[in-house]
Amino acid sequence: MEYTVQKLSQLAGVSPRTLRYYDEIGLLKPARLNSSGYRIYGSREVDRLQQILFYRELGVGLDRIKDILSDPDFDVMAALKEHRQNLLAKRRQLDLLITNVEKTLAANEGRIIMADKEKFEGFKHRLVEENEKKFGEEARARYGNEAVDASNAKVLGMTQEQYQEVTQLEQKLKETLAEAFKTGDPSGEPAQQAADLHRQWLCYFWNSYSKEAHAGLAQMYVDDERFTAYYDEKQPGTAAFLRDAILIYTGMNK
Amino acid sequence: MEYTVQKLSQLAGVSPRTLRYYDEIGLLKPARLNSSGYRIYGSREVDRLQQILFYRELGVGLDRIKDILSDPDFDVMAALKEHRQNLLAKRRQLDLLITNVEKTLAANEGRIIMADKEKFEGFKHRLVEENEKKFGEEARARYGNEAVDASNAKVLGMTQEQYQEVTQLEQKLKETLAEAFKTGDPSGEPAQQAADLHRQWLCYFWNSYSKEAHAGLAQMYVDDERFTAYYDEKQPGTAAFLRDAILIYTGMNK
DNA sequence: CTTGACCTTCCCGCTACGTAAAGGTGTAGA
DNA sequence: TCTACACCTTTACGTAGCGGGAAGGTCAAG
Repeated sequence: MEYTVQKLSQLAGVSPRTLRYYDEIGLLKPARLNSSGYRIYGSREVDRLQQILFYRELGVGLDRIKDILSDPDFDVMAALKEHRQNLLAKRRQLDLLITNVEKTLAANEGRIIMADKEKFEGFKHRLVEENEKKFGEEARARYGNEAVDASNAKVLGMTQEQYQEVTQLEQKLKETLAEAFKTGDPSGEPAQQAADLHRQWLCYFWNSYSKEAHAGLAQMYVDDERFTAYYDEKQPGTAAFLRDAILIYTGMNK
Repeated sequence: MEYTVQKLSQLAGVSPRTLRYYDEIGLLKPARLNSSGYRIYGSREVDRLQQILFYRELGVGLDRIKDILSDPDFDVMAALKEHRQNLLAKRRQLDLLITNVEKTLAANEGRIIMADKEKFEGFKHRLVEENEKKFGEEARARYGNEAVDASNAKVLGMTQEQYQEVTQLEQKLKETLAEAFKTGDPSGEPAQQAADLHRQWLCYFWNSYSKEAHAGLAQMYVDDERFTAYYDEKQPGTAAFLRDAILIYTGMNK
């Protein structure tokens, strides 16, 4: 396979100017020049360009890239693995920035008042950190980073009032659930009320509610011992009971 | 509460040169100059600098920042939302790169052979953008960005073999499903086999499989007329039948 | 009164290209 | 065969967001 500048540039998604520049600085020389002086690239150059773009994407300077690629001891596999780690790290960094923007959006929508915001900062920080510690890793694995970050952003964006509301709701849910558990009937009135409270509580953390996700979370309350421990604290079996109630509530039990 | 360039630069963690530059371009003027022409900054300037650094951290250009902070009619919310979109786009790009790196790792281990074209798939904004135009908006609204992006990435990362496999699987699913539909029993052997084929098919597009998500998708096949139309093409009611089969298959029917 | 740490403006340099300008080349259709 | 047009070439200047240095003025301490 032989490529001219334009062809290769289209293949790789860079500009012809970039390829000429890389030639100029000696980063990527064409395989040969044809009789008219056109740059002709071969498959070896394609591979090299790919490597270059990998590192460029990471923000490595072109000079450094040249060094890295010219090193005879260069371990491609190790470099790729390291590269992957860097990409993942960058992704996490990006997620942080996104959370930051979400938070600012919340502040600008007036959901937070600046004065309150400062007083409240410690609380929220702690809340998010706790959240991370408790559920972060697994929740990220389960729902993906987006959902977790969106949730964190929502918590950070809460006003003091909202924070009180959500803690009150949590309290009320616990009480209602304990009462419902005594009846032993997940389809009964108290249990369904608890499920509805749980939905309300959830809407403080999730940007979009769906029956499927609600039911999925309920299942996780039983599968994940940390959640189970939380709900079963006073009365073992409560987590499973809540799950059953939610499955009925969401209609996901048919 | 008055600062010289050095003091303020230390406070904010930027260089004095940066502050002079910001003065030069009219982004951050000192409160006043003292008798010797030294720049003196006050608390208002400190606040403004913090704002500036915040936007800069997000990668906003200094010109844009100037607009944001000085123009009273500037739509801060719109700018932030746009910025958020950019960040999300950037993350999507990253996801593609990660997929590409993983694939390259596989290629180097000899598990697959990559064509020249494939080597650049992580960098190919345009291809993905085309996809976006066709299906993006609605699917994003329905499943969320992450799912769509991951799916795009996976499709882009497919080898020709894999692509053939997935189309064969799709064909087989259709056949099995048609046969199962005749039995009328979603819990029967053929229907459950169809549900399993559907799961296999799904795994070509999703990075993680969960029963909940599978069940959720099945429900959507009935709720969304475009999907319903696809499955009901030859035999109306097939989409609903598939949903029932999947609900049983995933155990989400209890 | 000196020393040294500040401050000032002016200006050139850097990265990784974008964007003409001025001119040569390759090929498809009239 | 001529012409249009898309490609190629080199040269060269412009860009953002400063870094760094030169040349010179200022301020507080010893």
